[in-house]
Amino acid sequence: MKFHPSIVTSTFVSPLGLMTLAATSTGLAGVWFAGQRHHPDLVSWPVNDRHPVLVAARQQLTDYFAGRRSHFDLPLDINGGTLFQQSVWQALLKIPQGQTTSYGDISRQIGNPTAVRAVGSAVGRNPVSIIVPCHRVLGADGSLTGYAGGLDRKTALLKLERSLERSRPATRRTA
Amino acid sequence: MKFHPSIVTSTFVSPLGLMTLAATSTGLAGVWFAGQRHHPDLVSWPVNDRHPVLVAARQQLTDYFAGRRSHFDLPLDINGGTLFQQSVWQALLKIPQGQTTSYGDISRQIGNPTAVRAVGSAVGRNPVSIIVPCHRVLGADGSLTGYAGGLDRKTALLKLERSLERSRPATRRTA
DNA sequence: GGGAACATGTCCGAAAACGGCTAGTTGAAA
DNA sequence: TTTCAACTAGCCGTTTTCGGACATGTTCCC
Repeated sequence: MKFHPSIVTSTFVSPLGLMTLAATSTGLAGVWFAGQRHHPDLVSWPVNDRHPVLVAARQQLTDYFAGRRSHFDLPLDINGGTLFQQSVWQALLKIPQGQTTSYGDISRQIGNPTAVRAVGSAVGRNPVSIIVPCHRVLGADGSLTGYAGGLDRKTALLKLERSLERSRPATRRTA
Repeated sequence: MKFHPSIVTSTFVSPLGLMTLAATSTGLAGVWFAGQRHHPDLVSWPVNDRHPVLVAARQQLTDYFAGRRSHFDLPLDINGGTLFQQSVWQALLKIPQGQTTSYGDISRQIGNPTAVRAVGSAVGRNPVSIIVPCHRVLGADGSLTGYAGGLDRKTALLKLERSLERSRPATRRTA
């Protein structure tokens, strides 16, 4: 991700380890786990723990990990990425909480059914972990296949979301 | 068995348990016991209890189980199956009521004398139970060996056919 | 710029496994 | 001897499994 003039960051201790959040004046621009692959040079960016978007994001993530929240309500500002990547990330946002999909499904959804591996790459570069739910993408046979933050975290997130789904009032749940 | 556009089904309660019948516009396409191995996805096929072939089949099967009928008179439309399987099923139709044969006999009859085990597989996939009399095939030593609907049913059918044979006017009985 | 590496999925051919078997052999018991 | 059960090695069409090849967009490293 390129340097953006107005970007600021803030860190956050989650049950799955340290996380770094980034925001521009427009909205949330990034969420990374410590040690995550493909993440930018965080150190050179200015810190602002009181940026309103970052404050809100920290709060919502805290609630999410505590099982008190299943949906996020935050302005997003996803700068970088090619057109292809943007379309993939948009598709990720449409995966409902508690459900999963496959790389092939996404490639078909974005109208590029053979670009399955490319989808894999693009999913892996998603800059906004958790909130853009790249962890809900599995292999066609349901296997975990990979996660930039490590498979352990992917497993933990899916487990958390399943339990969120169960504890939710059962209104028109699919299947 | 592949999906056939005009296929319809109907169920039937026999003394040996629930059965499902299937027919195309051409003729009877399938007869399966509940829980039988190798049977297709019956649930997805449309039901038509008044299809003339199915009505006739139900009636003739009822008479058969009641000991009032030893031969069937129904148009058959056996779609699926490889060339080999078709030849085996045709051979089954030639086994006379009240008699039995062996897998080896059939393999010789279809001109493939060493394909004995393959005959066994093919017999097991016969889609039209009872009417294509796969239950009349025993091991070379007279043992039961197997039946897709369960050995109990095979035994029962053979017993029924022996009694049919006995009660019939004794005209030129073999042996 | 060229080439390799990726959080995959589909297709196709080859190979192995799997049966509703059978004829032959072996070894123990009547 | 005879008989019988238990075991063996072939038999062969079908089904399942497995491995390789290929397609695709982007980044990274010469």
